Amino acid sequence: MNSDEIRITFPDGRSETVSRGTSVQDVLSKVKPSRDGWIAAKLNGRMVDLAGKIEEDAALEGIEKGSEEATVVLRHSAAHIMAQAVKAIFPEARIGIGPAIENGFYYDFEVERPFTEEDLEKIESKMRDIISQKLAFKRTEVSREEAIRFFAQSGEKYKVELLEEFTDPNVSYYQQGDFVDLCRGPHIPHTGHLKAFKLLSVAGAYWRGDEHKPMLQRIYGTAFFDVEGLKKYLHFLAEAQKRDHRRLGKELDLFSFTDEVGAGMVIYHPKGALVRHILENFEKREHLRRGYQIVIGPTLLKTELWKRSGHFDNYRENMYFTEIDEQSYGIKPMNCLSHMMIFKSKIRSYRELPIRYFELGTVHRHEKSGVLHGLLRVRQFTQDDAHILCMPEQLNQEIKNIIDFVTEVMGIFGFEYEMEISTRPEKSIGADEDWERATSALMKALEEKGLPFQINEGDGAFYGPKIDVKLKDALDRRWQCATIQCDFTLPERFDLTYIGPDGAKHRPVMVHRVILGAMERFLGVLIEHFAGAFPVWLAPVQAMIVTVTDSQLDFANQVCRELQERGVRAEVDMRSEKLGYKIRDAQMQKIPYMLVIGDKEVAAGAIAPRKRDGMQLELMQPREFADLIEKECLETSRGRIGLGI
RNA sequence: GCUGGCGUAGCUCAAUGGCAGAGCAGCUGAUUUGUAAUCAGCAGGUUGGGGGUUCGACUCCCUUCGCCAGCUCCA
Repeated sequence: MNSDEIRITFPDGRSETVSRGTSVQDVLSKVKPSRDGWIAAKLNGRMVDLAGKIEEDAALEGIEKGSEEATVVLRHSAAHIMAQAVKAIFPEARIGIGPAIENGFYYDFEVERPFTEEDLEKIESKMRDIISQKLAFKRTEVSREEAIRFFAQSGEKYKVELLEEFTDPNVSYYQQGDFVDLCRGPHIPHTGHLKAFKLLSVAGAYWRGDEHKPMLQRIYGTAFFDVEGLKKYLHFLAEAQKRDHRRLGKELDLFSFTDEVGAGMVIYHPKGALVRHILENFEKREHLRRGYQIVIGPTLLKTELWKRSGHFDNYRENMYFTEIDEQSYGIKPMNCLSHMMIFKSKIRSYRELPIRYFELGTVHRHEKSGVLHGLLRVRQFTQDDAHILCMPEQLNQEIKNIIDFVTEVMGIFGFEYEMEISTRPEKSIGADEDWERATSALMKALEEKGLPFQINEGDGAFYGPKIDVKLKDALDRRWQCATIQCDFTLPERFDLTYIGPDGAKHRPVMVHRVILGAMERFLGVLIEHFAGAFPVWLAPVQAMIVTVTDSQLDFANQVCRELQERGVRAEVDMRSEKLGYKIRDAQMQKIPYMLVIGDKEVAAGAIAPRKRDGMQLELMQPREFADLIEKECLETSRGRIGLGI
């Protein structure tokens, strides 16, 4: 091998010798033909353009059109193309940043007036124009100083600000047509690769996510290599809209909000309240089975106490305060204080530990008005909250127990989930070594359970680090529900102690944790997950009795009473409508079973069940139907709940 | 909280400065019907609240409450 040759190694272990300075494109197309075509590549693990030259021995992996990584590259390029279009139409616009994100891309601009729907159409059409020109993305490396000069000269102050914080002496920029953007790359070879895209929305976004910095206008869009992919994604969005719990909550008459009551305050209608009761009863049983003790604390606690806990200093802006007999009280945003008071109410022995207090605790938090969102973000909500007080050496086992608890419960509802560990935030209390101890306790528990997790730096609670569990719903969106938080601080502040085997006082460790999180949020996620079609054990109405004519109503009522007696949640549709009409109605209410009664059924003293998926069951006695429902409830709730709530 | 958009009958939506409307739901009557919508009639409104401009405001302006998208923040 002479000095002008270099060796390229491929992921399958093969290798090739090529001359120094050969482009990525040439190497790839020569030795590894791709079915769909190459978009970019990874050179020694680093993403590069196809046009890049290879100067030394390297490992090379092609990124093929259609792969996830190629789509990220495409979307990033789409953001550049959009920015080019915006600059062409609004030359005075200043560009911020424009990355690819999950499902699409965005780009931020500083403009005189916000973009309108019509602007988006104009921008889209300009983008199509740019795409048809098949402009190459050209990469240029320059010194940082030169880049600063260049962007300062073209008035791109946001790019200059970014550059000034860079530490690398060299940076790269990309140019397609007359548009130049500071960018690491890589990009698609030319604009013609963008076959399918759509601009979706405009919204304000703070520069660099900082609410003290100016607000730019952000345009969101999505992009695909083919029209099929775009269509599928738009269909997915439409599907998500149909499952929106706010829409279903109204349609299924589960809950409502009204400005007369106030923002972020849920009003549960009978059916929604029933579902919540089922969930809560389920939870009480699950907690008792696992050695938790159910407790109830007050809603108002003296402000003095919130000062001692640190909530007043660290959480005040989220709390509501009131005054009683010239005494200041805070409405609880968390349940931990009264749980600690219960612990403190007498001398505790190490033999009692771990103590696990569970409360379906209703809390109030003053969330900023702009963040409220249906059931998923409210100002009054009920947590399935527990505080575990244990000896330090019991901590690991307790955390593992909670992880098992979460795993089991999520399995029952059919959720998949991801775990994250959040570390110490800026605004927090406690000693560094305690934070470290708690954080490693959480990590160790997850590792021992063999569960993968991500680290979320600086995202912990003010009193301790936490494990967050993000649920994935049927549409693959993430929702934070369960959380497990370690706390060495509050036991200290409240001087919680137990008497150890040595007869001396010791400090317990506290774990704050929720399983479903907030009943409100969990219900919202459940509604979207099941698209409103709850499994039988959770359905507020399990069976709607529908008669062919009014003459079977007496028998229908008799059947209904018999089923209710057994604990089946049954109702009779008394309206003198045609059978098809009543079936349709029950169907749209997503009621699991419709029990049809005509003359035939009356004669046989039976009912003809129809499932909501349209499946017709054999004629059966009401008693047999109750058995069937009971069996189905037990099966779908993994033996937890049969008939009744 | 911030930026932008929005608020009309129970629900979904019309009416761009000149008589507030439709479909569905509701009620009444007729129909008595076999697995996703029977027909007819009736009723339904301080156009989110308050203030202003105007001969005249659902429509324009101010203010307030609420909703939506996103940002920031979070169970």
